[in-house]
Amino acid sequence: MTITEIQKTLRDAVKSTALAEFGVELETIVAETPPKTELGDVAFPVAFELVKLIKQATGEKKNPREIAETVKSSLETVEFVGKVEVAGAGYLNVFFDRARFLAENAASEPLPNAGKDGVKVCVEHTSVNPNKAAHIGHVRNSVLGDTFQRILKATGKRVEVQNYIDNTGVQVADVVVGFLFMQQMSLDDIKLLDKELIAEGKSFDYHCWDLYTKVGVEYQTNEELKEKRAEVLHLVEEGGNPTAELADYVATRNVECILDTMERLSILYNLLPRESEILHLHFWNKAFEQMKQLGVIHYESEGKQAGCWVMPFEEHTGNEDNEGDKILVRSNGTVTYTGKDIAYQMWKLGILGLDFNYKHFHTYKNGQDVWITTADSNASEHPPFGGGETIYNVIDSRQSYPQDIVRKGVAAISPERGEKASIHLSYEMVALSPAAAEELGFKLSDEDRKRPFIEMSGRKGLGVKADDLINRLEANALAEVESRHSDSTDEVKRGIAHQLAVGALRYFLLKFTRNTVIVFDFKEALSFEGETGCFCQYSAVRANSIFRKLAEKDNIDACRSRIADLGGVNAILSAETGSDIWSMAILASRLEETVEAAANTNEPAILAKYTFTLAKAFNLFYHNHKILIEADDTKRALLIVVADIARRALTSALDTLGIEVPEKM
RNA sequence: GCACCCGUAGCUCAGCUGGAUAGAGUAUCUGACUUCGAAUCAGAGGGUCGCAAGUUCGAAUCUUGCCGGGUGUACCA
Repeated sequence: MTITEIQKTLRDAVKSTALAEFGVELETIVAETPPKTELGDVAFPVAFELVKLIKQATGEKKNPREIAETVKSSLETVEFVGKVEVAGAGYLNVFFDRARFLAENAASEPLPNAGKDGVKVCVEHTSVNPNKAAHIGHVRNSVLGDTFQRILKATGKRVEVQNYIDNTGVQVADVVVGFLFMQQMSLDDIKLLDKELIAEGKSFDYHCWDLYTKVGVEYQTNEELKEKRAEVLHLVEEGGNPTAELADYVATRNVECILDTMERLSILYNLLPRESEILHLHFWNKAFEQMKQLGVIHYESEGKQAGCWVMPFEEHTGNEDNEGDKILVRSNGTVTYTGKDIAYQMWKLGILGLDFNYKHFHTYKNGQDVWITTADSNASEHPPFGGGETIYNVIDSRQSYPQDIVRKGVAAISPERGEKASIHLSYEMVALSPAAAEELGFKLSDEDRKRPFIEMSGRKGLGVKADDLINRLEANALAEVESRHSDSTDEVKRGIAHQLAVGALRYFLLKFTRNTVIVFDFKEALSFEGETGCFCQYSAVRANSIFRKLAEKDNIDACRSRIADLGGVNAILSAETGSDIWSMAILASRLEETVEAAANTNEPAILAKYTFTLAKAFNLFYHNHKILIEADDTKRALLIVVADIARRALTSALDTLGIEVPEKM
């Protein structure tokens, strides 16, 4: 029995006792982890709740300690329970039969549901406009999304990861305007430039980053150029013309660059759905028909929104300038972004009644394939895409309003699936401290300097580019590795430095909860000490090094059978240092419930914090117990088994965060 | 105006559906490498949980009001 199973049994026992003894029906039973192991392994503050309910039902005011005593006896008979104590004002503290629990769980998988072929869900993340390089804000999105899909897989879900490509939007059009009208380049010129950049070791997305900024500056004074933008956008949306072909090349090259950046961080995708196909395969028309038939939207014949198709949005009241209702089709007949997004969301849910065509886009180093949508109907064999039970959209919180409309829109079309099928996994932005912005060479006004943070802006070219930061992290890590393992080959050292850089960056972005604005600080982001990914990796590396040095007689199977001596193990656990051995084991056994909690609350930070706590606990355990030289055979076996439980939990936890454990560091 | 988010140690942040003495990291100071790896560990100081009411056995957590900061509220995406 795992902890989760024991807890469930205990909850059931509490519930039935409450009903049998006091005639009270408890809806939810709070089980908590006591602050110290001396106070037990699971605690139920249920007696206070019962006092209240009994008073409501009978008017009789009972003593909480008395009630706790009654419930206590029913919990003592549950399997794996050693003893139950009533503490404080009426807490029920349950102590496991610790030796038996360890013997039973010595070889248990930390994440027993991982890899199961459960229900299918979709996670959309990254979705960077393909007109420039990704910056640290985009990376927060990608790391959150990628970690969350790993968490879902760890709970047994089947997950499809999508990265939406807005290849026909204004941002791509802006860069195309730059190439065509500022740099006077044809598609062939751009292809040539691309080759030159590669030869110089520069990347296309960096070139576009700078060009996009220049276009933005030029727009401020050059009205003529601004007019070109609408022209280009129209051609790009329409397709089948030289401008669209050029835009497609630019967008695709940026997608390739961004995918390379993300692969450096162990972030992979299954599918790249593109806006161009949503347009050309007429997804909107299909969604539009359904929405009209169901009366979800209506045509506005008068007022400010005359000539538009709108969706009512009651929660939003509007203001003097705008109506509360959301326009989906403009008076000129074109569809807004939100309209297209509703059609896309319907496809994700499998309720649109249309599908994309697909072609193979790229095979990753690990052999995984990523597909891209196409309008070309000469479809090849492809895996099924879309049709998830739950759809998670990782999008920053500034887009909460349009996401609300999408969720309510699809729920109105499909009430049986409802709003709960669409989850906006929102998160706050990554901003720059005024100091960090100036460090990047941006001139700030006095007013800006007083602000708590400066928002990054792709348009202004203000941001920390992802590849730059990864490069700096790798260089710093390499210097550290050099100083410790100068005898290793360059390839090995670079490999370790890479793993450490990924660990540092991913952990840095995950330790904040989603609704905390990250004010980017170079010193903190580049740190390898304290609460960092590197700290967790180091702990796992040390654990592994113990197992490399195990004597043959102490192999893990031998140790596991040796701790079947429950009396001997109980004696050790009851001795002075016994409770921290147990603390280590019980903490490491809580990975599964932590992953469940992270999945249920859509909050990867819970797992990040747990991983750090686990690593810290292992460092302490490592420091306090000399495992290999312990003289007592049973105690040595116990220490080895507990260290093994801890290192496997730590490795699984890190893996779920997308962080690898190096061989050495 | 309206909606949402934030305010907890000098700084950066955790604190789960209300529960035991409010915790980490960092910075500062002090100790620990002849040891299974010191990218580590131990100890010290540091708190009117923005303010004020309310709900109750119990509030950092829930409710209301206020103060301060942020983000939305497009026929942009």
